[in-house]
Amino acid sequence: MIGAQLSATSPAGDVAACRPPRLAGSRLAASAFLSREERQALEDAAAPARTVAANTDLLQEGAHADDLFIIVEGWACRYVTAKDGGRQLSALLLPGDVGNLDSLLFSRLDYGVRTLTEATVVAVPRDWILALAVQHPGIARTFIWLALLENVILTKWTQSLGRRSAKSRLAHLLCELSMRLDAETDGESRFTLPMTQEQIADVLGLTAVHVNRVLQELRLEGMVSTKYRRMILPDVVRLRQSCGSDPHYLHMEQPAATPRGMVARALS
Amino acid sequence: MIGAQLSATSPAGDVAACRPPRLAGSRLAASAFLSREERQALEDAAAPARTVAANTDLLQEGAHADDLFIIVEGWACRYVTAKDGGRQLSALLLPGDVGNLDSLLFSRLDYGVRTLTEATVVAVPRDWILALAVQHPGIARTFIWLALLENVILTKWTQSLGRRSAKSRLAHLLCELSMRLDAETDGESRFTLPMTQEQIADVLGLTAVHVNRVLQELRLEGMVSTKYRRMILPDVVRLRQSCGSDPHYLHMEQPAATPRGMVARALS
DNA sequence: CGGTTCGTTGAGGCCCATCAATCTATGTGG
DNA sequence: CCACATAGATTGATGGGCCTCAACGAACCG
Repeated sequence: MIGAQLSATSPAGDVAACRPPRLAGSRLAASAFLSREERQALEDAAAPARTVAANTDLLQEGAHADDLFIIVEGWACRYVTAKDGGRQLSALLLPGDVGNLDSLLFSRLDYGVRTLTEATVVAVPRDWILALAVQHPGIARTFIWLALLENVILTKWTQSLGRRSAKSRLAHLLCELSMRLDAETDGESRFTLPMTQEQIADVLGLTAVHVNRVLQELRLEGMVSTKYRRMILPDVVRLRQSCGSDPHYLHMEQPAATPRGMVARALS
Repeated sequence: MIGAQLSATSPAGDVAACRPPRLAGSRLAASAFLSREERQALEDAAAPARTVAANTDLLQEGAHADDLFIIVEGWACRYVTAKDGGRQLSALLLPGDVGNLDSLLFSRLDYGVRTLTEATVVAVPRDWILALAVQHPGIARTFIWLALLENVILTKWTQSLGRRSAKSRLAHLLCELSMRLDAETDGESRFTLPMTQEQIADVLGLTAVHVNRVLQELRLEGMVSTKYRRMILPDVVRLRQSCGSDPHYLHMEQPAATPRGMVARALS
């Protein structure tokens, strides 16, 4: 949204107006740590958007990646396949998310990145980003922020996988998605969940059969209603209470940038 | 170790020689991204080391922290307690690790940090680090690196918690610790594991009773032998094979710093 | 209309939790 | 030195949550 504001206020003859902002809406571009100049530098580094079919690997497991991929539209996931064929997702990537942040510093990926729906994706060369980060503190800090955010979500997932019942895990996932998608109005939440029950099972460490049964329980309790892939959570507050989900979940409010004066103080 | 080299090669009358390096051996100080100057700047920011008893909270769940805590000696953990009393650890902190990296940008912690053994700890003011990161790209990059490393470990844990059997989870944990502690010689690994079976259970998402039974199975199979808290893994290679653990696990090899020339190229 | 993917339902069984008791090691005070 | 208390490891019996295997229904599609 910040990206959108920028282009809206840019002068009519601006060069940026000639090509639509590629990172608009991405968490990267929305970072409060970026100056206008830094945001534009990132924008310039981005390659043209590309459209990818559903269920397509953007990056295979163990691949070597020279670009960071940003999901601009559609859903994707990070996954790992065990030797016995068991699969576990380690991230759900929503519009705005970076698919392979690790590639910034590690050459070999230890997961794969795959689309769940048709998606449009933007690639940004990792070396370019690294070079920009040297020049621009705000860009460096933005990537620290992104990495820490992923940390928060992964920590929540370990809680679910380690200590929660199947029903509670599913409820938690729905609450998380409701928050991340900003899908709530008047205590009700509506959003499209473009995943099969098998894929949901691979997030929750369950089988598709059991996800199905647990989902029915939630429906019977009136916590969830589904029509095709459309999810409705009639009472999100109650759902959150039932599974002990923290509404302040994901540190959605971004901390303010460090005031400039602080630098002088710390270095004195 | 790099820190140790530094003080060894510093001139006899150096100021640094007057106070022993506080961050020596920490992953922070060992970062290959730091120039000598940057490493010293971090060193200067560190408070004197403090000794803390076992089973003591460094930070309570949900606390507000203004410092980053670095575990210099001893073991600690990150944990979350559910309302029903169930506890799940989300990190094991070994000497050199940062306890609360999130505090760099998020004011409210969503976990607690607690010692497992007696430990010595160094605090570094977060605002100081943030200010240094603005001036020193190597410091900024080091923190990106630290955050991404935590990500890698958390991703591995989600695999274990979601898709592995109890025995495999335990084997994986032992392999991870063997690597992180660099405890292997001639295919055999020996290290002290200063945790109760209850604490191990809280890492693996199991009960202490079941950890006990599974540990006995591993003993019967000759994969593990224990004497008090001392672990011996007679054949780490076989243990790794039995549970499908990747020896290149933790990106122990740190990527080289970006060559300076790259900046000019990217910005041209 | 046949094929495919996905959702749903049922029967049976195993892994791990739960509850509880015993045993050992360690420490503490009289 | 022993009685006692406590923390942790160990063992057994029982039950439940979730898996496994299998079949069927529903929606979509060429």
